[in-house]
Amino acid sequence: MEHNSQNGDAKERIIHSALSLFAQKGFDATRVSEIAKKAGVTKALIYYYFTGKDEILSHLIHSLLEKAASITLDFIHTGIMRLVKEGLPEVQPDRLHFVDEGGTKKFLKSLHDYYERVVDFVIENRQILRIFLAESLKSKKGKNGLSQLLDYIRFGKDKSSACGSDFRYTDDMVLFKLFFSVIPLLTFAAYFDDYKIISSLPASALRASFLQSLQVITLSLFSGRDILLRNNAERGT
Amino acid sequence: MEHNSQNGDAKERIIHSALSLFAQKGFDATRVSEIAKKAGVTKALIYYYFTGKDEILSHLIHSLLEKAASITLDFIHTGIMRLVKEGLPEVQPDRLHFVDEGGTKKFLKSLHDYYERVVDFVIENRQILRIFLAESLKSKKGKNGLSQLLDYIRFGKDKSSACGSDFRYTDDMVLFKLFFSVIPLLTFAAYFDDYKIISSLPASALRASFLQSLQVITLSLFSGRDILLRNNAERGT
Amino acid sequence: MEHNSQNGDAKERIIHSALSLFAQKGFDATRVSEIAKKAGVTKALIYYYFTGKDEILSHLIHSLLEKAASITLDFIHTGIMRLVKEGLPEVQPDRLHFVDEGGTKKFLKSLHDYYERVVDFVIENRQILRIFLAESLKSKKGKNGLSQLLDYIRFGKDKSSACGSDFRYTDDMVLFKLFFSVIPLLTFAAYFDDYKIISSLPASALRASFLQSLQVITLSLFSGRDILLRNNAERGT
Amino acid sequence: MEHNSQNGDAKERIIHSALSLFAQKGFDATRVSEIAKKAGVTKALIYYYFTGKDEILSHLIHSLLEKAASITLDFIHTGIMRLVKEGLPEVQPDRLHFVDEGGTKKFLKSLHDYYERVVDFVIENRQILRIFLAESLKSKKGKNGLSQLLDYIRFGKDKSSACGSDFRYTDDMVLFKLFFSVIPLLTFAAYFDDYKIISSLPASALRASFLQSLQVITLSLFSGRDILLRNNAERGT
DNA sequence: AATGAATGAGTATTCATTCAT
DNA sequence: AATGAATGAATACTCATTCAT
Repeated sequence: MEHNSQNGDAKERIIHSALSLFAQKGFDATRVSEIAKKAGVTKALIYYYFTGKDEILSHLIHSLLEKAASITLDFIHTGIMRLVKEGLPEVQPDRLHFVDEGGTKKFLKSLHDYYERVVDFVIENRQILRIFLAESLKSKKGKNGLSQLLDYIRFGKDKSSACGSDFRYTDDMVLFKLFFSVIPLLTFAAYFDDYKIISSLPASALRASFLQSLQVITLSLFSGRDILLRNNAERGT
Repeated sequence: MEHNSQNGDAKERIIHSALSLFAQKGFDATRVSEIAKKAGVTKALIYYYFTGKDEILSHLIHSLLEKAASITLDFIHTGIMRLVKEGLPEVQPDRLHFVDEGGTKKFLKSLHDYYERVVDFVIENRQILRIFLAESLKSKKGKNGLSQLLDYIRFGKDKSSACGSDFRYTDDMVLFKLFFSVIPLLTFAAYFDDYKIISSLPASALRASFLQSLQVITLSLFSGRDILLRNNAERGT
Repeated sequence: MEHNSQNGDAKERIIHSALSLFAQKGFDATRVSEIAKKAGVTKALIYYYFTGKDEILSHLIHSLLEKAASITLDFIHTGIMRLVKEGLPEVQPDRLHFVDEGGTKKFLKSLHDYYERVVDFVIENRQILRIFLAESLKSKKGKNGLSQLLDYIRFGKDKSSACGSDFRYTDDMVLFKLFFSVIPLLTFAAYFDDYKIISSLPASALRASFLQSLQVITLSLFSGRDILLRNNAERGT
Repeated sequence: MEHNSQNGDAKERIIHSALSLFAQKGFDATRVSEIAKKAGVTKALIYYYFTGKDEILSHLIHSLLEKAASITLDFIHTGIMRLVKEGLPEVQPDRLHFVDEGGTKKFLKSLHDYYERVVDFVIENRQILRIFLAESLKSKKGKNGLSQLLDYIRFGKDKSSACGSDFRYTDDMVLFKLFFSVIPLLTFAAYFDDYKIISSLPASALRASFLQSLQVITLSLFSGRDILLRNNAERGT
């Protein structure tokens, strides 16, 4: 009943209503009629703009992935590539080697900026992410969310963006990044509101705390002035 | 149609069928009739044993928690305590300090054994975990899965075991453990089958790779002979 | 999608699209949106030209009847009458009697020409006829197609043309003409395209074959030089 | 609302209700809820017994065809085959030749009995036939009613019933039988009730009149003591 | 312990139709 | 003449659940 009424055009209202309902009760449990009511439109109009409930979800996820891609690409270009061109890190088969302390610092700064942007992005889009995660847990045949995530990890979705160097992550590294960077990031966003309530901490504190954790993880990949691209921790220590 | 037929009694077959279907398609999307068909029983019999679909889910989650009790998820408490009693690590306000190399080694060995047990446990129970995760993403009012997880982290399962020492994790540390240990662990299990297919790696390789990643994370908390209980990475580096 | 596009004005395109769709899938099963798509116009335009789907159907049936007027379906009246006036067949209460062979021949020739015209007419208008037949099978209250057909048989289209002679077909004869001449004719047209495909025969062969069958039927009413107007086959043989 | 209520089991009531509604208003225009109401059951029960509205129709038509097949087969075996075995008609490539008047009489008697049974059958099943005809006019892709009819004509559905002699109808003869025997028969039944009202004749009179017309058609295939299996009327007379 | 029959309350989706522009 | 947006009223179909046996 929260008619944003004549506020914004109908299609937008449908999308936003669907988003918040999906995130709140889950995709399956959300009724088309609820979306309609919340958007202040008739059910029929929903079917005028979308072929069905599924298509609303696709639309939501699609536009999320597009936004995400642009952030990542931006970092790769303005962050890493710029530094590489300046010759600061040497690209070696299994690592980036920084010739001096300054390079390391600069890189870490750039990385931290990127992390901040990413964390802000996922917090902002936590609703869709929650849906995305929930849906990825339902293994319908074919591409489920997981494989989309992996595509992202192995060079940001757009394969044509083969940014100069052509190193490939090892299987170990992919798994590490998936379960100890990407998934934490997504679940952090997905559970953000719940966690805030349970922990009684303010949003800003959560954000800072999570960012710091990300730093720890990043530093764990550092070895002196090298940043490992392969996971070399001696196995079975 | 995979009637395990007269193999095992009906109730068990119902539970197993529900388990695998919930894990596969999600709770909402699983039809009681599907469970019945897969279990080789009639729908009515399901209602003879359970009050409804919800009760099957409760039963599943319940049995997960019971199984969890069989493994010491609160190793940190019991494992560490044992060592502490032996006087190996000194408990300091913000860290465990190992007096010698031997202590460190012993501790790490002990930790690694624990990790192996935990990873095997979650892999074994990956189906229920998948359901658990999926359901925790639906914020129905009241206790969702997340707060249960936090309880585990903060106190170990058994609250009464607040034995002896009274250190409390910092908020930072709780968040870190949740999003960079527990969640990775659970999602690793939940996505295990999917990931195996997508990555084309054998189960054993995934297991080893994940265990190694856990080690990396653990080591990142080490600082010489100390294991930090608070996340001290200089903020805002 | 077969936009005849700017080819012909919109109204015509709507009519033609509706015609072919009604004939193909039936009136009920044809969606206004399908007509619009096929005609290359918007749904709204259809409502600009017609008050609704029903009116398109009325228009179609109406135009069938108008076309029918262009051919002398009441040949029996006009054709025969002409010959009668020439004194060729003697009109007797229950039959036409031909005084000589020449009259018979002339009559048969005339009849065959008529049949050809009629068959060509129905083939040409097979789509509307198909719709007409299909609709006549739905017994909505009131005049359905059947009574219109009977009117044709009994009086020729134009009731006022009850010219001169006043013979009336017997009930037997009306039934015979309906089910063994008119209906075969209409169904032949209605099923023409289907039958062509199923039988793998060319259109011309079907036409010839059907015309020949009509001849057989006609001859069956002949008895020497008489053409029976009543069905005299000794009953209950 | 005509609950035959506890009269007969539910499935039968559903079938009968559907039958009469389909025949009355057409398949498309009949609502599942109407069937349910008329049968005195809930909609859901209809879906318990049938997969959908379509399946009810299939069931109806299927059982009609089965009944029809048994009548035809019966005639072929007890009627024709018996006479052939008695040697009465000689089977020739393009005709049956009767050696004497007695044979002809006997055959005609047998044929007339068959016609009576068939006509009674179609009148009795006029409702389903009406549906069948109406549906056959909608050319959905694949087997429509027409091809089923043709299969019947070319040796009664069951091809394995290759009753001794192996003559094949000519294309002309098939077309003739379809449009001047089978279709008249079916439409006669389909329009029976309407026609009775319009013509104001009693059912018995219609039946007799139609039977007589069938006789006329049959006789038109006779040529002295031969019954033609091919249509030999000299073309283009 | 087990089931076939039965149902109430949805639920997504459709579609002819309208209307402001 | 033409249309994109919008809708009310259906409608086929679903599904968790019940119950008599």
